[in-house]
Formats: sequence, structure tokens, C-alpha cells
Amino acid sequence: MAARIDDVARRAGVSTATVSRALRGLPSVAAATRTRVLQAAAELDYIASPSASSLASGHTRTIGLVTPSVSRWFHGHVIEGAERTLRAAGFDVLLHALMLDASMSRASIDPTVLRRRVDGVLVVGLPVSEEELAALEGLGVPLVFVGAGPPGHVRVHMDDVGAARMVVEELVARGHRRIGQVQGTPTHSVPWSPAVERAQGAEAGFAAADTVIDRDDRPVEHGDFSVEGGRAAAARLLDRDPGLTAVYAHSDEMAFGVLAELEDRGVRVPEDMSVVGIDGHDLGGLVGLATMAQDASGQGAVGATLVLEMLAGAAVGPDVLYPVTWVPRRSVAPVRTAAG
Amino acid sequence: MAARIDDVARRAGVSTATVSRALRGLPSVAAATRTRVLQAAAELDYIASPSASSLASGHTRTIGLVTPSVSRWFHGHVIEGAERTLRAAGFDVLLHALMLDASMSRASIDPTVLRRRVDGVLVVGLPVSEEELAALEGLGVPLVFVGAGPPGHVRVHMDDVGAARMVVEELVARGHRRIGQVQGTPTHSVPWSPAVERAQGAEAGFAAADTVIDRDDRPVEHGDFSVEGGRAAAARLLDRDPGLTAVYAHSDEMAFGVLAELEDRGVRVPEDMSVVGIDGHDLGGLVGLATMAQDASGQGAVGATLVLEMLAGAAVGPDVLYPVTWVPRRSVAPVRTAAG
DNA sequence: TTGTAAGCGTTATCAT
DNA sequence: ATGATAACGCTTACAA
Repeated sequence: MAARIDDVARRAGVSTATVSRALRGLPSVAAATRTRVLQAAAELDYIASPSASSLASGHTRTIGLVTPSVSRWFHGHVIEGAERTLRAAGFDVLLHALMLDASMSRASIDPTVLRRRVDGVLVVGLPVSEEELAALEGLGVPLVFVGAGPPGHVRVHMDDVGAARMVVEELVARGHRRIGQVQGTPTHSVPWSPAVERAQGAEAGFAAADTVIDRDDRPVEHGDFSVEGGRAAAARLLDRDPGLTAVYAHSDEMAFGVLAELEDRGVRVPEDMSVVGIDGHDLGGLVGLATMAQDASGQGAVGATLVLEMLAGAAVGPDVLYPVTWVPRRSVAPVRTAAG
Repeated sequence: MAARIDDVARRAGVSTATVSRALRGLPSVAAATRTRVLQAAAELDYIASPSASSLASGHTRTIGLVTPSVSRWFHGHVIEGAERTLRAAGFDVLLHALMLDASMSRASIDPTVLRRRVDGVLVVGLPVSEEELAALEGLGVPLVFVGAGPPGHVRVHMDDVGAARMVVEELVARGHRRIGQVQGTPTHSVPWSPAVERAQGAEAGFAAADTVIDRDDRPVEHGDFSVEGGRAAAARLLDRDPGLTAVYAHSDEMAFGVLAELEDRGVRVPEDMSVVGIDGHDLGGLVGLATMAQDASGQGAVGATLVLEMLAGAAVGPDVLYPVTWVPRRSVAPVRTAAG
């Protein structure tokens, strides 16, 4: 029932080859011919069969998005930004979510579902293992990492080390000397994951404050980048070290959990405790959470652009560093003096 | 370089037809033959070309997800639930997001990108216009609506009318008589959108309280289901009617905006003002927001299951109503007495 | 600039 | 239960 390419060809009085060329905007078609073909196609409401053209051409005009989450702030926004850019360029988006299972570990990337299906892959906020990386490369299509990616590969991400360090500096500048951390827990512990890099950055911040902060007084707990994880980590931190004046969570979502725990315990923010996060979550303003903000959907868009450029044969540099912005809010204040 | 079906056929010593049958688990294949084929396929790391099999079979093993957002709570969770279910069933997910543009209106659904590409469509939290509905039906594939859908179509959603009514009842039961509403604003104003149905439900709740609440004392403002919209609406509400004791936002995200505005104005919650939302947003607990909660990812999973069943030829009922749960939190309290 | 015709890699029909 | 073979609907050399 749906019109096929030879219906259009017949109607326009040309060959199917010409229809194909005209519809795809290839150069070697006479203007008059093209008009005629376009007209005929429109009249028949013709759309080329994607499977047929993929089979014949060898490419799918589809980009795979591999992500461990859709609902989390960073991933949702990156996906949104990437989708918009890809669709605008006429590409489809195949969503491949690898949810965490009950044991907090996630399914491995299944490259078989991507094989022959996509022209390129965007890996969103997902530290991949060596085997997964090999599998992804085995796909033989452009590969771009957003949020974090192995060095040497094309990636767009914030400066995790720098951002984390700056946060510590902000706290130190406000007189905080007893700072607890809620770090992220990477699923696959690779050295380039945000969890690890933010930890390193914080470390660097502390190192710079070596003269004022005791090396042994830098308590750390782990939340797994989730609200509940952050809450539990905060609980452990507070139990262990009642003298803290600030908690630095390595993501806003964990910081939310920290705030919840503090509220439950009647610890006032910022009077008794300053709290900082990283990310720039939309709802940070609601609870007055100071943070180091990044633009997630912007990174998604850039990542998408990069795959498209690689597809077009352009040589793209391996690293796009995205800027962060310090967003001071009421959750962080100068440490109260002993007299206060 | 990648193995094709005749490579497998040759290696297993059978015809390509048998390989195809064996690999797809069709019944009429001898056990021994199947084993041999499976073995050969595994050795060659063979995966059937999706485009080729789509072209030959006429179906794509792909479901389209049409949504106006990825980053909003409801949509993100529905997508997550649906994706998981679809992938488990061996289906791919094509993400089609229709972002809002600057003018707050959204792009129309472009059915051409879905044509011949998907075996079924899941419309997520999107009130579609008559034309869009016609276009979607024109696809000729199973169509399921999650979150809200036109009557008579297959849909899974919460009881918006009932939930909204129950919220009003909860407030009335706590003595509130001056209740302001922040309603949602549907992009396409269809009678079955959550915005409209929640408004109707609230209306019904007020009607039941007719003897205690003046008909003319039910102020309403509109936020567009966003935090900022909710905040602006709350501002208008408060300016207009300083005597309110409760604000009922028709979504948690708008309620967050209401809370932010109240805090800015120094209005204490719940001492001076009770606030309620609808949805069960993950971060509601953080700010103590009482709400009528629904299970978004569950609805996504059910929606996915329905498309799959329709694909399998099952007759599915047109309506799956999803239960809601009242979640009392500290943002709602009995109205303070005049003496209080 | 346009047409002819050979793929592209499966599935499905019809025999056997 | 298995094999031949004709679709499936397009793209792309190669010719003209």
C-alpha cells in the first residue's frame, strides 16, 4: 500500500536511480528533474524504507545512546541535548539503557544489539570496562564519550579534577578546616571516572591547604551518586566525626541526601554545617544547595555534534573540556567562630 | 568481514533457510541440526543484519518512544521502565523527543521518522492533537499511551480525576477552607490531558465541600508543570489572595516552585501554609512535600508490555488505571486556628 | 545528466 | 525437516 521508489519513478517519468539521487539531494540531478521527482514523491507521500536503504547503503542514520540511567539528572539532560541535535541532523536515536540491578552492579554493554544497527555511539556518563571498550571499538563506528571517557578517546566532559579542587578551596576560603566528603562510587573502577577524578581533585585541594588541615583529618565516605547513598554516607560521616563543619558531596544528588540526613538530625545548614555539591541540578536552588555547575544538555549536544563530524570524516580532537561555574547558595557559609 | 548467513550455512552444512529457522527458534528444525547451526553461528560470531531481516520480514523489532521530555521526572521514569521491558523482550527502543521550543509550544510529532521504522509506538505523557493522533494511527502499528491518552485508545495512566479529588479532600479534612491551586497548562488543550482531568478532580473535591467552601473562593493559577511555572503561579496566587491557608499544586515539580516562592517570602510551611503536590517525585521527601504518588516506571513497563501483547495479536483492554498512594509529609498540616 | 542492473543479507513460499 | 529461490526496496557502480 505504501508507495515505493518505482511508483515515484513511474510518476515522475524517470528511473529509480534518479529518484534516489534526487531525493537524497545528490548533485548530479538536473533542477527540473529534481523538482519533478520531489513533486511526485510528495503526491504519493513517499518515504524511503529505512531498512532497504540501510541494507543497500550500509549505514543506518541512527546513533546509539548507551547510558546507565535515564532518570538521573546528568543522564536525562545529556540524552535530551544529544537527541535534539541528532534529530535536527536527520539521525535517529537508539536508546540503550543499562540499568543497575539489585546488587548495584549493572549489566554489561551488549554490543550485539548495536552491531549493524548504528552509525555511531555516544556513551553517556558511564565508566566502561576494558572489555566493554574493546567491544564498543569493535563496532567499527565513531565513538564519543560524554561525561567521562577513557583518555585518548573522543570525549566531552567537565574538568572533574579542577572542579572538585575548586570546591575544596571555596570551603577552605570560608574557614572550614574539618571537611567530610561523600564521594561517588564508580561501578567499574577505572582511573578516569568522575568518581575517581573528583576524589583526586579534592585531594589536590586539601594538599594545597596542607598547612591548615591535618592530613589525617579528611574523613571520606561513599554514596553511589544517589540520594539514598548520600544520605547513608552522611550518617556514617556524622557518627564517626561529630566535629565536622562542612560536608562536600561529589554530586548534587548525593548532597540532597546529605541535607536530608542533616535535617533529620536537627543539624542546621549552614549554621552548624555547610554543604556543597557538584553538578548544578535543577532543584539545587530549591534547597539552597551551593554547587559547581556544569551544562549537561550542552555536553550532550556537543557530543552529538562530534559523532556527526566524525561520521563526516572530520578529524576531531580527543578532548572537549566543558567549563563549570561556581554557584554559591545558602548551604555554604563561613565557619562559625568558637565564640559564635 | 562480518559473517553472513551463508557463511554459517556452509559451516553447518545446511541451507541458509535452515540457518534462519534455527537461529530464530522456529519449530520445524531437528534438534541436532539446530545445535550444529548454533555452534557454527557462535564460532563465526554471527549476528543477523537487522536491516536485511527487517526488509525481508517487514518488521523491525523496534518500538518508538514519543515524549516531550526526557529530563522531567515522569517522562524519565516512564522511559526507563519501558526501555527495560522492551529490551528484555529483545526489542530496540527508538527515542523520539519533541522538545518545547522557546515559545513553550512544542514541535509536532513527525510521523515520517517513525514510518517503516517501528513495530509499535509508546506515547509518553503527551497530549496529542487530533491531527497527530491521526498521523500516529496512520502508522498502522500498535499504539499505547502512557500517562494520558485519548479515550478509546489503549492507555495506562493514573486516575487523575480521583487523585486530584482526594488531595482536596485531604486538605479539607484538615480544616483548610481557603485553598489556592496551581494547575498545569496543557500544550494541546485536549479534554483528557492530566492538566484538565486534575482540574476536574479538584473541582469535584470542592463540590463535595460546597457547604464549607465558598464557590467564589477557589483561586486558580497556571504553572506549566515546571518548577519555574509553579513558582510564578504561586507568586500570583499570594499577591491576589493573602488569606490562603493551603496551596495545591497539580504536580510535584510545580509544588517545588511553590515551596521556593513561599520560602522567599518568608511564609512558613506548614505553619502558615500547607502545600501538596501530585506525582511522588523522588526529591519530594527532601523538602517534606506531601503528595499523591504514582509509579511512573511501573507504568512505563506496563505500557511496554501492552504494545508487545498487541504485537503478539492479543486483544488488550483500552484502559489500565494505575493506583496512587497518599504520601503525607510535613508540608501539610491542619489549618491553624484563629487562636493559634 | 540519466538509465541499467547488480548487489545488499535476510525471510518466506513452495517443493521435496 | 530441509532446500531452492523469489521477493523485500533501495543504492551504486558502470554505461550511455
